[in-house]
Amino acid sequence: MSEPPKHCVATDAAVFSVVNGTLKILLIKRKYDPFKGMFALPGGFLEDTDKSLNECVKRELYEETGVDNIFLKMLHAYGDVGRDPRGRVVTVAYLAVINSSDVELNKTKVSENAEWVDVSSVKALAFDHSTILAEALDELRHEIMDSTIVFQLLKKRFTLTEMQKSYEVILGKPLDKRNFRKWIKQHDILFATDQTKMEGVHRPARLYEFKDKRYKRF
Amino acid sequence: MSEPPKHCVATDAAVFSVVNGTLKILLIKRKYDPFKGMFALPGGFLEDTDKSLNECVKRELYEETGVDNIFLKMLHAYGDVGRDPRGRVVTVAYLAVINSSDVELNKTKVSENAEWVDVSSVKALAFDHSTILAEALDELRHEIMDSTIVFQLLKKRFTLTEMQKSYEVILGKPLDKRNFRKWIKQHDILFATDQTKMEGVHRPARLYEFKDKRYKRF
DNA sequence: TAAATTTGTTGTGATGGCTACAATATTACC
DNA sequence: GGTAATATTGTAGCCATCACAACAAATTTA
Repeated sequence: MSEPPKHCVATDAAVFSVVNGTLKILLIKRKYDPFKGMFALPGGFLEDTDKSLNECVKRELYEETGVDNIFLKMLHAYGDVGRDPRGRVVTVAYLAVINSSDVELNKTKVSENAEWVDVSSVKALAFDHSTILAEALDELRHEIMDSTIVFQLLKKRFTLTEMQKSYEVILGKPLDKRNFRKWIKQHDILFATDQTKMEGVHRPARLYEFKDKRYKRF
Repeated sequence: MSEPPKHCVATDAAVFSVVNGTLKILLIKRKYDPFKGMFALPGGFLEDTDKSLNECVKRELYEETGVDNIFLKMLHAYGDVGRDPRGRVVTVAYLAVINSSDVELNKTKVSENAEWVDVSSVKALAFDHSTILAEALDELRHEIMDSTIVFQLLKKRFTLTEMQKSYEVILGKPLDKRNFRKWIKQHDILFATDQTKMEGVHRPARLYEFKDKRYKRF
């Protein structure tokens, strides 16, 4: 029995947000080769000091973008030969959503020009990150219908219209107001505060909060 | 920028089958330390000759158990420090089901005493394989309701009663005959052959086949 | 102060899937 | 022809989904 071969292991994060009614993905512009100057998902190599893969992806995300303290859901591992020109790298992809106004990008020293990029205008990405992004978006569209992950996208208090808009942007299609409200209320994950929000020259909207701010599958 | 650290990468397979009306998991008895003599999921290290993680898990499964040519679905990656006493190992877990009568165990030279073990009687496993098994079983119970993965469990031709029994064993609960038949026919994945099967002193059952023998999500 | 404007909020009827439940059909055996 | 044993099939109630429209509440304006 010979020594087992060793490989580079990495994590990558597909972090989505909704900004001004459009779906954005958090990307970094690479400062070094390979793929220098191209956009890529934030991520990086597993270090010996990372006690888990989850810790690795959180650390890399923070270092490269300044985004911190979010729930990341593991998606899939990618390990084909040739996906990194430097040599074999097995990467584990994660999914998250976040309220972009909660974070300040590029506040760390080694951050690499993180940007929110319109998902619809994303061109070729470094490595196989286009594939990862496509699969992450697909998974996000399932997750949002099937878990409480959307709560990370919203502020602490929000109106049902704001919530519905997030769903519409992520799903890429309009939803019926009445059916959406019936559906979300059925899951019993929200409670109505006694406050309202004025957003123009019309009836104010009630503000809601999540009962439980933890990720939960329906 | 220093050289990225390298780690051992492995794959492990949770392969289930139904034998004599009980749910079995394919385990190997470890020949070497660590955990010598304990049961573990079949699997092993990613080699440079493996062109993908999928190729790795198939190779390891064949080498260690003789099971070949099955569909394996990736589940999750495990990379916590300390999950392997020899050093850090990141492992990618896979799920499969198989008709145990289709395979002959331990036909390869390096196979390690592979056995079908009752899931309900599995005690402590090596490494964190108990966790992986539990999560794989949970996923299997979702998969079977949501994909055509069950076809790998059945012979080429089977009766609806046989199929229902497989579902009952995996889900661990009885199902209603009429509802099961309505449900499975609704998915339009089976066709009735003109043959029947006598299994005793009573009306014979019609034999069915899958229309398409590929894995497909509903 | 009343009408217009704009968005928030809510109900109903049709449809389809899921669940619970029982009678009839078909074969071998006697 | 009667018995035993499993195969096969339908119906009614409930719940989720979907399409669809009227009323409520706030400001602006005439």
